[in-house]
Amino acid sequence: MPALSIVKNTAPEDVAFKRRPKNSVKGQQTKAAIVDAALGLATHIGLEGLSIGVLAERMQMSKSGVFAHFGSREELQVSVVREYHARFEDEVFQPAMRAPRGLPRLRALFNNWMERTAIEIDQGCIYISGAIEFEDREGPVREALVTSMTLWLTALNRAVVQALETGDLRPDTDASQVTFEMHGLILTLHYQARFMRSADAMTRGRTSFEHLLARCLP
Amino acid sequence: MPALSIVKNTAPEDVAFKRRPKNSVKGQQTKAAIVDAALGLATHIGLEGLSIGVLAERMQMSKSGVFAHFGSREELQVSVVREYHARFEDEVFQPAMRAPRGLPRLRALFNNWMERTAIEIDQGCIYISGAIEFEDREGPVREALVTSMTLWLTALNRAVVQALETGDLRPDTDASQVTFEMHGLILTLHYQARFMRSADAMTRGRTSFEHLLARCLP
DNA sequence: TGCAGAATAGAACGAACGTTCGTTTTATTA
DNA sequence: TAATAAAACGAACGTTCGTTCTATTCTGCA
Repeated sequence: MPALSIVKNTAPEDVAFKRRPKNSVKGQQTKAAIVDAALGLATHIGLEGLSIGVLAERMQMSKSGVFAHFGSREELQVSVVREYHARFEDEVFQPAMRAPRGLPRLRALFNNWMERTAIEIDQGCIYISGAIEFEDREGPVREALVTSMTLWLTALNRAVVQALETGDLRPDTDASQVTFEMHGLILTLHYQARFMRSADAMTRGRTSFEHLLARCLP
Repeated sequence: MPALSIVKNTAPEDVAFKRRPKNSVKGQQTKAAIVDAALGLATHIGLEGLSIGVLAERMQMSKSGVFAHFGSREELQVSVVREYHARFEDEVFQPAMRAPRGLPRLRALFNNWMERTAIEIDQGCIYISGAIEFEDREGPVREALVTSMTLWLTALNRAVVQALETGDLRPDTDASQVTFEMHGLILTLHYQARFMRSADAMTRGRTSFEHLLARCLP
């Protein structure tokens, strides 16, 4: 059981009695393909920019055909967030778990995160755009986003604590503060590179991390 | 001439021959009131969320009455960005210019920025939401946002360089890196406080700044 | 092979959007 | 006060949106 995983998809029948697919083999395949396309769209234009009409066009399906798989636009958005979470876990979190606890694993997490971010400079990132879109809008989409982000930051913080326990970092290190600053560095990198189109943002991000580590080394 | 100021409003007559107000006294007052209301809306729901219908309702005016002052929604959005820029300059930049060059002025800039951010934790910030909304959407709104942000970061960087020249910071300090990290700290603070609703984000932000300074002190 | 049930299509809905236009009200100035 | 220009209105346009409903096509099992 991976440390990042969130609650499984809720059964569709508890969402009142709307017309919904019954999860046949083909149905699940189609739904997965739709979510994949939706994620591709949402990274570029945001979860709120995601429209069923455009999605249907891209899927070469009818609007109602796409719609039926989710029952509401909101549920489509939640599915997209969960899909993104799963991929983030596979790409960033899991591979780093193979590195030994302590500084090596922390560095692995950071490096994987940076690689992911480098891609998202071109594509966009729904953890960032979604956070802005759902800052003060309540509901299941916001909940899914907050849950995912909390799990990731908790996992990251655990790695910092372990690096502190193994003695790789000074014992008086404030682990939460380190996690906070790592997060900040990625956010700024994204802002500077994707919005301001600054060329040296990646380098500045790596420099920030080295300064942060230098402060905490024994 | 304040260091942050951007180009004045372009004359309305150069925007083709649409029906537009001719800037009478009353016209200017109304337009200012509309922009004020629009800024209030946009901070909460973003520049893209801003709708002329809702704005007209709040102004107790007709849609077309509001519309006529701008000629397009895009020009309304640009006006909002410029208004926000002017207020940011008045609240954050200008007051800090009264502090002596070097570390005092840098600290003043940071403190004023933190105060502004504390307010925006409740209200939202169009420099942040706007950056996400116009990441890869070209046009005058994006240009206005990038211009404002560049001016602010340049002004901030100048203060860092001065602190270095006065000897308040170590001569080998990388000024751009310090500016980058100050920006990052504010972004994270905003993310953690406004989206994740974390209570100690303000404290973490101040701690980050102190660590950053400690690294650069002689 | 036929039939039930699931998957998809297609048309239609009401609401909201930015924008246009002709008209009317209000403000400015001669 | 009369003449003129600007501001504001109200209705309508063409789109797009999410959603609903009914009808059709497909698929897997008996």
